[in-house]
Amino acid sequence: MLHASYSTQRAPGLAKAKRTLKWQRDPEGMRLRILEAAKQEFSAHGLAGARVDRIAAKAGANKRMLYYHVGNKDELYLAVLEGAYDKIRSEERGLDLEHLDPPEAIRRLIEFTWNYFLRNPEFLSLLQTENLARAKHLKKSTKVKSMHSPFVEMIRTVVRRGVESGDFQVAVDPVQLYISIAALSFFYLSNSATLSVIFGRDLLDKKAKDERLAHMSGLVLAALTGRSAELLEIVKAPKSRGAVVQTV
Amino acid sequence: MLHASYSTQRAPGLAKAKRTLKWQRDPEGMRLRILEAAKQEFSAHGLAGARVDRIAAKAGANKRMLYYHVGNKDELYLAVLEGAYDKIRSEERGLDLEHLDPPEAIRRLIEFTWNYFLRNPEFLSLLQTENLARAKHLKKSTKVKSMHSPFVEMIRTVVRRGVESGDFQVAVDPVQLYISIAALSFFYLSNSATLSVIFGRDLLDKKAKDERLAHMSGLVLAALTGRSAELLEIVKAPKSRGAVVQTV
DNA sequence: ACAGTATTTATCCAACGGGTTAATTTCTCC
DNA sequence: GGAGAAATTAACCCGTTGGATAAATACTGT
Repeated sequence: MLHASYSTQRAPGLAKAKRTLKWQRDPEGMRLRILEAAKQEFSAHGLAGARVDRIAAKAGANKRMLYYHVGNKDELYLAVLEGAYDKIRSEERGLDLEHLDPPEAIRRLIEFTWNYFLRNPEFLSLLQTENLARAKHLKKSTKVKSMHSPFVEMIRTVVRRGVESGDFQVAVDPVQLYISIAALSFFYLSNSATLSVIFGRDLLDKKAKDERLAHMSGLVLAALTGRSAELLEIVKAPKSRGAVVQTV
Repeated sequence: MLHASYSTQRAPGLAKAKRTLKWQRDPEGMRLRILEAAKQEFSAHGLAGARVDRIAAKAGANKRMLYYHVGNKDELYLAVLEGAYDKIRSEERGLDLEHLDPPEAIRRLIEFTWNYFLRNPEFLSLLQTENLARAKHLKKSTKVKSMHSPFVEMIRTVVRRGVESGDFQVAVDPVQLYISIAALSFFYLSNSATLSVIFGRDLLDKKAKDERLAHMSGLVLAALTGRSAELLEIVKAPKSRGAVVQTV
């Protein structure tokens, strides 16, 4: 596949059996490189903005290869999307929330979500793109629908345990809770470009990110447990009487 | 501009002065119709997916008109974006949060934000699109940057009053707070298509929307005031001991 | 070693899309 | 009532892009 030609031994023992190959077969590797390149391209430019030729070039391949190994632009896009969901849900399964103290489990879910979004900005872009298309492609996927009920049950169990132990004062709907947790990170990061412009401050520098994580954890845990002061990232207020002030 | 021809009086008193005009002049109206059509098109298809010809058709105009009255595709897009920010910030100024009890002010801001996003789905799409472009266009705008500091100050004042009155237990950063409030509504609505698919339930039916608003208000106000049980939309739990359960 | 198949390259093309040019029509003001 | 400006229409240009076709090259089993 690589355009650079190279030498190889045709068979051991043949003295002058070296040949210059124009390309090498590697269907699996090619497919992976195509999907990776497509992920980059679709997340960077959206569905309509993505260019099939750029994907091919980035994959070190020929445009024809995309159609050969995956399919047309839409099928390629759906494959990328399914892969993205698969990856995050699979990492989430490793969180092991069942064996944590409920408040700790929620905190861990928040931190994981935040860090996952930070580490995988293409995931955010892909979801944005797909939502702009009103999930037209995702609806065709059979795989994706099934991966989410275990995840919801995991959260439901944590909430129930928290209520039973007295840590949580309310038994919120796990879907609402997860949507809220995802929302707090997702919106901040996916909209950081416009937010940084309108509020005139860089929301992605280290300090801002640390503050955001503290704010989100504080908000959710304070709401669940009813202990605002303990949970919000705080600092002694210089002039407000008795209340605490969140950093900046 | 309308393709349908019609009759008109050339001048009063001329008996047979009726003429069939092929089109009528209306520069201001044309500009408005172009911007409205462009808003629809850009929000429905994104920047790259939007079609200049479709915008023209929807505006009852000719493609050439867009360039004549507004500019090229990018300038058209920026004009739409600026108009969108202008509209929401202008409506927010009418909220009059200064004269409300602090918890009531926050609740009102949450409800306004939620309802505004519900009433103006194109606003959400436009922001998503612009963020996918990393705010490339918005950065060129001088108008937009200035409209936001009064808004932040408005929230800052509410928070300060809430802390001083003892209603709020923490003085959160107003920017963080607003981002969180916007996030809870924005993500739910802008991602409702994919979320509905993966969680297998319609997040936009009436019941779901009511529950969402209750959840968001409860979450934020509980965190600020520390009174979870009072503020979350609740229902007596059938089997959990003493705790309250959010509907569904 | 070689026939048959899998994989990759090299071109081609028709449709599309943003933008431009030039001609046409309406309006305004004297 | 007519000249010049403003607004609008109609037709065209040309690079881009997704997709297709055909030929070339590498690998596999026998």
